[in-house]
Amino acid sequence: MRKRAATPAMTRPSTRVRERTRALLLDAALRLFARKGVGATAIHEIAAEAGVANGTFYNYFRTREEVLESAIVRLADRLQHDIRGSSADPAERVAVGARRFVLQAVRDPTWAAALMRLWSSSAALPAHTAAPVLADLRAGRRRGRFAFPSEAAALDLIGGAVLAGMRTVLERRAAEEHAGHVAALVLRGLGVAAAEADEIVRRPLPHPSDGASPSGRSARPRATA
Amino acid sequence: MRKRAATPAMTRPSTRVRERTRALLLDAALRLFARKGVGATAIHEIAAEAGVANGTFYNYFRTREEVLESAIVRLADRLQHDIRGSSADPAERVAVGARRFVLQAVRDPTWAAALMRLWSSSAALPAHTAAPVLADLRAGRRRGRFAFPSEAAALDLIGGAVLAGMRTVLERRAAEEHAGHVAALVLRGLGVAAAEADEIVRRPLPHPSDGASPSGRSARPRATA
Amino acid sequence: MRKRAATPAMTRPSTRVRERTRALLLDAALRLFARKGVGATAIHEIAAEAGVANGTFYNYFRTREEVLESAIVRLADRLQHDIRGSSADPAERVAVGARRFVLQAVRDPTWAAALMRLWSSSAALPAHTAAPVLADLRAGRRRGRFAFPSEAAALDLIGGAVLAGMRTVLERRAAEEHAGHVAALVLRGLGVAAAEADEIVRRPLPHPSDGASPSGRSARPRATA
Amino acid sequence: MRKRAATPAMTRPSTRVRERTRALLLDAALRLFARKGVGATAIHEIAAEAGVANGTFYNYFRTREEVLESAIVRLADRLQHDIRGSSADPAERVAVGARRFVLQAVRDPTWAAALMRLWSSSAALPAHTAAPVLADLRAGRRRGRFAFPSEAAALDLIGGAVLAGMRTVLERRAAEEHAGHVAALVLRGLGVAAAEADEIVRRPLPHPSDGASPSGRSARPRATA
DNA sequence: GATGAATGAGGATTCATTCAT
DNA sequence: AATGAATGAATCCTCATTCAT
Repeated sequence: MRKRAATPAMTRPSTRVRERTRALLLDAALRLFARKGVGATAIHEIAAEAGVANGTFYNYFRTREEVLESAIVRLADRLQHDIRGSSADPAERVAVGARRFVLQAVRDPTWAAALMRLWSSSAALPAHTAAPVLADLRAGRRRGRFAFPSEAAALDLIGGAVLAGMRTVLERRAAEEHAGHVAALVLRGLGVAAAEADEIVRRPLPHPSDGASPSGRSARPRATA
Repeated sequence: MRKRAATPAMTRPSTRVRERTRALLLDAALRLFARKGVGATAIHEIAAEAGVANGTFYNYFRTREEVLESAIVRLADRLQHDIRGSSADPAERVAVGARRFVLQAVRDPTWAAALMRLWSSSAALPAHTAAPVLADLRAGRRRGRFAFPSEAAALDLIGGAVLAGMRTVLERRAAEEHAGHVAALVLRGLGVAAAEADEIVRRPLPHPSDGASPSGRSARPRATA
Repeated sequence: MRKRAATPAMTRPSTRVRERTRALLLDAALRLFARKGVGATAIHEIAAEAGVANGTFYNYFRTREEVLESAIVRLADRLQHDIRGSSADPAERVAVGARRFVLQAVRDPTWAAALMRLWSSSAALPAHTAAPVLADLRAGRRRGRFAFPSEAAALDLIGGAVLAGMRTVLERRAAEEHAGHVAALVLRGLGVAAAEADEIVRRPLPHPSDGASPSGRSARPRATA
Repeated sequence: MRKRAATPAMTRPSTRVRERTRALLLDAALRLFARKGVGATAIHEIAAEAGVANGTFYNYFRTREEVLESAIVRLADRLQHDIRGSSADPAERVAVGARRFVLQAVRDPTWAAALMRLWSSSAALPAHTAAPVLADLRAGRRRGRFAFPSEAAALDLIGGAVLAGMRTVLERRAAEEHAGHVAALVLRGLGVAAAEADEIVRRPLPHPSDGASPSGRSARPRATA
């Protein structure tokens, strides 16, 4: 019964299959949530979109809320990986993050739509996303870059404006340059001088990392044996 | 059947009854949308909440989308009546509006929850709400009070921050003072100097108009014949 | 793979394993039938309760009716082993049997519940159980101990009263002494004089044999490789 | 809105319709429970058997257990109406009751099968049925007709033997005369002398009342306007 | 108009069974 | 033999909608 020498990458075949099916289902769910909203997505649609049978869904999730939960985690993980800036200046970090979110809505509308749908569906996603921003806010305030009456208000300014900016872009009411515009206004709201804010949001974005997305385009590379 | 003497407000009695039942249904719908979301609200629940029979619903609305539409209109009308500021200074008008929205989330959580649920359900409500703000933005820019790279970005800043502020208050993560904090940050984002922004948001709010609300509190006085 | 020296009980190891797994499954089935009824027991539950995988079930039984059938046989076998009396007097044999059945419901409620569930599920179990009783009835009538208008009626009297007595005890509406009470009434119904019946049911029960039971208590020592 | 003069028989049309549909469903359920058992009866089968649409079932019952409960009540009501004897002598009352139950299994197998299925499904039916018998037992003991060690044992004797007798008759292992045979044995078990017991069970049964039954035969007389 | 019983399409969920590993 | 992932038929259940009263 014992397996061959165990290595970190050694998993039982069934385990690998399980993870793959689970991923198929989660990506399918994200695509559908993005396309039609959480409430309007039927479970059999998720199964069909994932290319598995109806009942297979229930081998992985009990309810739609459960997929939702896991989908949020998956999306949030992707956020951390795709979006985070890298500068040492809190103001620049906030600006880079804001611009990337809005730009991502141009580049991967599915991802953005899913994010917006899930954003209001649970407190988990906003909380998860707010954490690193909060760190930047505190650092910025300590260094005198930012001034704001309360952290909650500052977070609402950033989160609210960015989300609204994503929606504007998603609905084609603005194009790529919207990202910088919103970021500049946010920086000014946080206490950065107008001229400096304009300059910060014109800096080129560092390494445009591109992770996997739930869009049909890049997804589901058939298992490479 | 007999009509009373004609007056400007004259309506046939049955018409008045109709309007009343319609209002009952719309308020019931708003309460339920607020409580459980649009997608999770069944039509028979709306009828039950309104205290009428199942089939009566269809004398007033054909589909759920139709109630949704009317509910949005009803909510937006209430916005105009309850929220809009009156000052001549665009900056103050924006600040008053922002503060009132956030404060209203404290005073009438049902209204606020309904607003937030419907906000993402249709483009009509944001568009409707944006119109007067846009007028303020233009006036403010003309007079040199505001400076922003694009109207769309400024609208996203205001709308996004206010909506996020409402949510924060709804979820009890902040109290009344949050309204002023958010408004101040928004003003600064629009180009108002920090000190002046702080001063503007400390001015007392004009006439605290209080309209009807869809909350259970004021609703449904049982018709006594 | 090597066989040990041949003995009368010799079996190939795999055969022994097979028997063991089969027994695990049958006992699991009996426990579940007892707990939730035959119809409400899913096959995957039986497998889980037995501690084997879903598919393993089908290496032993084709359908649920097949387990049911085998479970009945297993239960009936246990009856013969556990319950049957040994006296030479038919009246005492019947009384001992009746008392043992009812007492067994106190001592092994799982067994009793399973018996009662399966009793109505098939004619096989009643028929199987009736056979030895019928022999006692005939012997008793021949010797003038019993008098009854028909064998069928006598069997119904005995079987019905005993089963009802078991249920009463299972539902905690009576305690151990119920066994003797029911047995006495049954003997009187079969024509035994009241005083003698009372005496017979007060005799001590012979050798309280205790076989294996499907209850959790004795079952499932986890195989340690 | 006021109805015509209210009389006890005055009910709103909808109420009458409701009761009728409810009765249709209950009788359909009883027929199917009798035919295939409670667990094997699908809800859509009940609806079909009742001649109504699938969803109509849920306008009357939430779960299968709920129909079961109501079906038991309906069956028990019919018991009281159909079966109860009328003699003043407790022994005769018990004998008449026992014979009627068993005979009813000959005359209305559906009723009997339903009774037997539901008997083990809930404690409500046995308890309900036991009540009047218990009264007879106490009266009989007071008058010196009966002698038994415990009421519980006496009830088990009667109930068990009668139920077993019904099953025997249902399975065609005995005919009408079985009723008297079982009743005689039961009386003897309760302390009635053999000769007297035989005499009592040979007396003719009083008024063979015949109530409605859930069998297809007598059911569903189309509403008489 | 109001009522509420009836409808049935559609989505949720379970579970016996198969089969590749 | 054992495993357990996958399957899809069958059932459960909800709910928008119709319609006779």
